[in-house]
Amino acid sequence: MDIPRIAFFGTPDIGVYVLDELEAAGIVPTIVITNPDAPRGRKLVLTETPVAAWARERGIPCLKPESLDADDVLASLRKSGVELFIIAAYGKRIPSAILALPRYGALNVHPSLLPALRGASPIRSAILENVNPTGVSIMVPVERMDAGPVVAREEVRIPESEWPTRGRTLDELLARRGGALLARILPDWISGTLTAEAQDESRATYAKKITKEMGEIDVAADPSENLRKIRAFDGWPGAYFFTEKGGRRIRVKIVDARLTDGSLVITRVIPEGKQEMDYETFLRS
RNA sequence: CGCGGGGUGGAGGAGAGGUACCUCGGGAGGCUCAUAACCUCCAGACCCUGGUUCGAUUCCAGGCCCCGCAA
Repeated sequence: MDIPRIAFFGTPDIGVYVLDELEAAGIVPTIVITNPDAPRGRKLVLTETPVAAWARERGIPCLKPESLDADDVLASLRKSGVELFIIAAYGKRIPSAILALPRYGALNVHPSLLPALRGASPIRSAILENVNPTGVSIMVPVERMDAGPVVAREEVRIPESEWPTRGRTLDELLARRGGALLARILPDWISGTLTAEAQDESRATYAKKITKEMGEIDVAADPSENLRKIRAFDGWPGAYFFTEKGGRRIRVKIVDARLTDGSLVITRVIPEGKQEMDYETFLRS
């Protein structure tokens, strides 16, 4: 197969994992489109996205448009002569005027078994809602979010002993599987021997948007559900509770926990203003 | 300069301008049928750079690093 000229749309680490898998298969984008640099961290330092860093390290041109509606984006893409779009966790809707550009169309890597868990956070929602097996889908983006026809699908089953998986672990696993799957089916897509199959609308489910407030948990609530929250909110927004310490109300982030004899055993925490420590140690102090 | 907390043995904490303390962990020995229990002993630490001082880990200034919020 001749590798077509590809524009890759992506933003966070998930995008980087997909890029890594594509690169390992010899598929490297001609141009990368990601979100603009944004202030991050305590000092609010202007920081590039993980995908932008990936592109910079390889000297691949990178666009960081605030909006895809701007004429210059369309012009740049046209000028780059791209023949295929690959989209993985870009974070913005791509206007159909742009999607119509490449001759081989656009393929979106979606880390769920569509039509299950459409929406913005399918991986974390799978953990939260106890959806195992989950999987990855390669689909053609359409106007409606994640409703496009599916080109390829692969189930990913997590062993019972590793479920619920930590969020970032599953992010990487599914993103890599998605990238690898895309790399495998790409030749057939290019040659036109692969057909996209419409999703069964009646079986569609939707991933709830995860908010910061959801991170606060009641440690006395259902242990299994709490464990799923702790694992699902890994990294962001983090599962936490408040407690009284030295006359102050402090926030305690739960880094990890496990289930022993049906009850939740918190193992690692980050108390506000402190470093990560054993929960046991935290209780002693 | 977005707001705030904090850097003391391996972990978590206390402390004082002059011998650095406690809990857990580690090592050795003892008690015990036995032990993660108990007793005895041992090793191991003040983030960096300046300043003040007879003397700074402690006070002051700057820096570096970590953490919660916010984004």
